[in-house]
Amino acid sequence: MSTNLKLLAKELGLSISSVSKALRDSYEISAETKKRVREMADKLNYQPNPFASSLRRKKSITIAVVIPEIANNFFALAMDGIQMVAQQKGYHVLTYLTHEDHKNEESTIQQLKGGRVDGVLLSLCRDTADVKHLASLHETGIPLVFFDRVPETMECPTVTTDDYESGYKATEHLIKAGCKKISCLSLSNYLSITHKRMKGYEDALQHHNIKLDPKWVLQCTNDNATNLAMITKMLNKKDRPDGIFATVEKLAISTYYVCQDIKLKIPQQLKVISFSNLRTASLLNPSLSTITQPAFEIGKESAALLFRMIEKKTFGNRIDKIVLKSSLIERDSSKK
Amino acid sequence: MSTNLKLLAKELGLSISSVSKALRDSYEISAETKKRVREMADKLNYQPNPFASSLRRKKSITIAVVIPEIANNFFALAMDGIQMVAQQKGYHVLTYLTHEDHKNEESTIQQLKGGRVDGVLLSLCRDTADVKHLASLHETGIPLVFFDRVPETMECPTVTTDDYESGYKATEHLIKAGCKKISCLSLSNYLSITHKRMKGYEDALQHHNIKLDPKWVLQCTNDNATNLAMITKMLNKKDRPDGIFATVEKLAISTYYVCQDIKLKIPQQLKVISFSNLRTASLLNPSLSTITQPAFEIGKESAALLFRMIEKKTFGNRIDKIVLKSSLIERDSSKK
DNA sequence: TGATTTTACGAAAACGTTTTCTTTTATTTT
DNA sequence: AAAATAAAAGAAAACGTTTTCGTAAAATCA
Repeated sequence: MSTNLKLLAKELGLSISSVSKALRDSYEISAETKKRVREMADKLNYQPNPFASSLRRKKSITIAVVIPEIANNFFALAMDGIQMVAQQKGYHVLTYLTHEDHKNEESTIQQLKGGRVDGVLLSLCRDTADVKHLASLHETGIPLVFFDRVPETMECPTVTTDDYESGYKATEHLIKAGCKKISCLSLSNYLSITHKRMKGYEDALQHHNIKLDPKWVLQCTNDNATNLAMITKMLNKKDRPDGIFATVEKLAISTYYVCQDIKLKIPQQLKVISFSNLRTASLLNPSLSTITQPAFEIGKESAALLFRMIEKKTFGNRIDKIVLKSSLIERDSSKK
Repeated sequence: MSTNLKLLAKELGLSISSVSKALRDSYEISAETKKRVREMADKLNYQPNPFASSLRRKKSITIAVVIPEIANNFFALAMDGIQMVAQQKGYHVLTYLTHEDHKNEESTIQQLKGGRVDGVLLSLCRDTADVKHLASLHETGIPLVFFDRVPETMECPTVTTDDYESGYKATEHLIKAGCKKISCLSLSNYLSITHKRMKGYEDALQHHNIKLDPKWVLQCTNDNATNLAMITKMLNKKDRPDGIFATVEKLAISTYYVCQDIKLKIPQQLKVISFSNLRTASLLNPSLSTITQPAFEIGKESAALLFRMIEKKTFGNRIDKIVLKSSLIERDSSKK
């Protein structure tokens, strides 16, 4: 079949071990032999078998990225950052999409316990309530770093953003723009990012003496049509909010669609601000005020942290919690 | 370390081979033994070592996806489709980003020759001029399917869209909206998609007796700032186009930014239509007329084709060329 | 010169599966 | 009951590396 060490050794009149050592630039092999070996390897287009190598060395040179979805600006950017670091380190990247279903998350994690990868980067799905599967992966000793959507009940390395502060600032921004009845659109009641963003929302309201009305906290689903219906229902009422804080991008987009549909004017009748990594935020009608997370950097930092854990396991008693800052960008959708 | 067949066999008082067969549900093993084995495997949380398995079976249960970028609506959607099929087939997916640099493409392909994957899905980078590396991968016998950005000079299975027709229709659409001086923004002069889309543009002009003016065919680069400058320069001239056909999404976005910057009104002063998978196309100011490729389906079809090739190598003498249809969606940016 | 170290290479075991080929035991047939 | 067959399990080789250990020959030392 394809050329392997055995064939190479035969061609060169050397032993398999010597050829292997020569290719790995071992000090045990003379310079001229190394040269001969390398030339023959090139000539025969030798590529080492990664499985044999991984089996023997107990190293896969591969990491896994487990995320809810990829057709999502935030995750695509984070992925970009991860890939950059991985490529630089010479690692391969396996991607798994959970599509917000914890069943997929669990089975993926189960698979990864087999040792297919040297480390795992993960962002939880919206319906992950318990983290037994993750704790169990952690126990196998495979380095695991969470980013953005991290578990609340587990001691683990994480890379996140200042979600509480961002939620607070976003809400305060709406208040200062004159909103009195501010709705919060949330993705999940399991995720810590939602909890934190909403806590910021609640605290901002309280500090500005606005009573939180539970009817304006919308628990959205994973189904777009349902979300549109929920938002439409809320905005069609006489007593409707005058501001919306969307904790994730897609809910802001849904809001825009609803407003287009029911002819509600942003920002005159409804002000909107949202977490978002839309590159077209400033081209929307009206341009969308956003809290923008440094998604690419989150990816980079997460991967860098993971590699630190992979490379020096000894320092593993320390648990890193990296927090990056998001930025609030005021645009027309929240104009006074 | 982790539990393997040896340990399992010892615990069960069986041989390694019997345990292996039991887990693979071989007819050589009795039903009750199988049950015992499975229970013990569960109890000890056994996960087969994928490298040992791949080494022995010469199967990686893994495919590679090589794409220019992931922070791109088209590729993210295609990836989603690919992942869906792969997951369904029980395959793992390795992702490689070339960032539009053929050096990366080449080194990635070189790596993949080692047999790390059972098949490759690839979309060329904009500067891939020659395809030696791809032909060479093809020769190793690893199934290879191209999607969207496919090579022109190589016989190979492809999944594409009706790029010529789309280019023609987009241009004709602008003509019918009253445009006389239509510019075409192109990404690369190596890619067949660009050639086809531009050929459609050229033919549409010709059929409507509009002479093609080369100064309105803009060869854009991979650098955003440069593109902005080029577009700005063109649109700032006295003699500027009254319509723009962008062959890729990002160039339409750049156009919007330029128009916002130099206060050129779309569609009154400039009509725009673009290839795009933006979910916010209809929320832009003004809403963007698009040719939308079925990106998710392209991913699905490509993966399905690849798996057909992986599964029955014998039928490999036939070369599939799948062509899907894009749809032209008229919105305000090209209104009369 | 003889003893010691260094240099360069080879032999062989190991990594954890899968699979072919035997072998043992149980069952059926004559 | 002996012979033939079927069922169930085990032994061992193979997949292609890496790495430890061993050993010639060459170089250095006393």
